[in-house]
Amino acid sequence: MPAPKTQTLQRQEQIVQAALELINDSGVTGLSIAGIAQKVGIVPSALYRHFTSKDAVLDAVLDLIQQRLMANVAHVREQTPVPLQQLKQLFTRHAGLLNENQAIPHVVFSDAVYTGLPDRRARVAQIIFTYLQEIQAIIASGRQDGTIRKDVVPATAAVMFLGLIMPAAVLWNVSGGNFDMAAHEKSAWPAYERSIAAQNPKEAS
Amino acid sequence: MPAPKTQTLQRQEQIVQAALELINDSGVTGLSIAGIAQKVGIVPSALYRHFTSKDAVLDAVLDLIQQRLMANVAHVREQTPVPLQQLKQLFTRHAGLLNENQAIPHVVFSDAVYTGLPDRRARVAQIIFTYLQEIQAIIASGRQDGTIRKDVVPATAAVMFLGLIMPAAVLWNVSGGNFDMAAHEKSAWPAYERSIAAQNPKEAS
DNA sequence: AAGAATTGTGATTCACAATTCACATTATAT
DNA sequence: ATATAATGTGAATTGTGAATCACAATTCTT
Repeated sequence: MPAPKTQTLQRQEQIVQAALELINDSGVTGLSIAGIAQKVGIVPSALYRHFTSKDAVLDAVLDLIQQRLMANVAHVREQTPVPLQQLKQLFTRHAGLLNENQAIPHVVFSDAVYTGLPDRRARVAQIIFTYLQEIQAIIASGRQDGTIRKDVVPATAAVMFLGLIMPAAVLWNVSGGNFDMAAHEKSAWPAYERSIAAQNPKEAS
Repeated sequence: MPAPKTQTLQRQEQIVQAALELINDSGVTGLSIAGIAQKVGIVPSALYRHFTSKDAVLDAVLDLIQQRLMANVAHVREQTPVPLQQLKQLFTRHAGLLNENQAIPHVVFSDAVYTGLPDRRARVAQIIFTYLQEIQAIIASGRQDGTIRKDVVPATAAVMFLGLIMPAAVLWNVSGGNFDMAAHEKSAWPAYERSIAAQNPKEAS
């Protein structure tokens, strides 16, 4: 029996979601038109009614990823005006996001990014750098209000912020979940804070 | 004209080297039997005289990578007995290694790691964790001799050490070399050192 | 130098996945 | 209600890349 007809807009959402899940499970390599179609409940050829190509699907996945990254930044900005607090919350949220969506590291690190259209690499770069700039902005504003040391280089500190999570995510990934992410979070944040905060309230060694 | 006969041992080295270069250029996806064969100067089917499968080639590449990582650790241990110095040198060397061999991040992040034999994931995990343990050991010894703060958790600090370089390497990769790695190195190390060193000789804010 | 082992070659097979297309069915517009 | 657009379907096409095999050329052993 044929799948019920559904508007392209909804189908596109379903397809992107299915693609994301597929990548979560088996990486970009595991992303196939047939796989997506099956998850959505249509036949492979039907997919071409809603996307012109597999590449177009991947691009849409990139859109979704960027959206989620930015949503986290916006969220912590609403939560608190204190830069260090924003960073700490973003740290937790970012770790959670990568944890639930391993597709994100998979896509970012995928060499489909490099092999595919030359634009794609630039696209991924733009996503990361934009995210990085937001972090940088938070750090800069902390420097302004004196809660972050003046000798901290925002660009460097922002990259290090990513470095707080990225290797942990990789370890979690590669070990099949056999890595204590919670412990790392608990212990890494104070260390990072110590390296950028202007002064620790009564906690000299 | 046929390629000159060459002993399997040498051919294996050539093949692994060619595979590494191929991955450097176009990721694990770009790794093909045909591609390797062409680089080596033999015909695709000839490759099967020296490796049983493409997977076997990938495994050999993993061997090579592990070897190079460990060589760096051994090297800095010979250079100086001071843990913080060892870390600093390893930092530079590790960054250089990833820079010259983008194959390393490519392979580690590749979903060929996840898609392939189930062993492979474990294999990669073992490589990274072993490397991590060496770093951890250096940090622990610094804690012993008092040059590194007692409240530093070696495991966490080791992961953060990786985080000093991993995101930078990704940025370098994704931006097509348009990221100032040297500047990052120069600025990131002091920040890291500040977060783990026992005391900075006369440099309070 | 004869025979065995090693290495190289080209043709071929096999599986797999993206894409296209002619046709069927359902929704939408007038 | 009827024409037109939108969506779904199965079959067929195409490309790709790994792996196998029978045979040729070379090297090694004795």
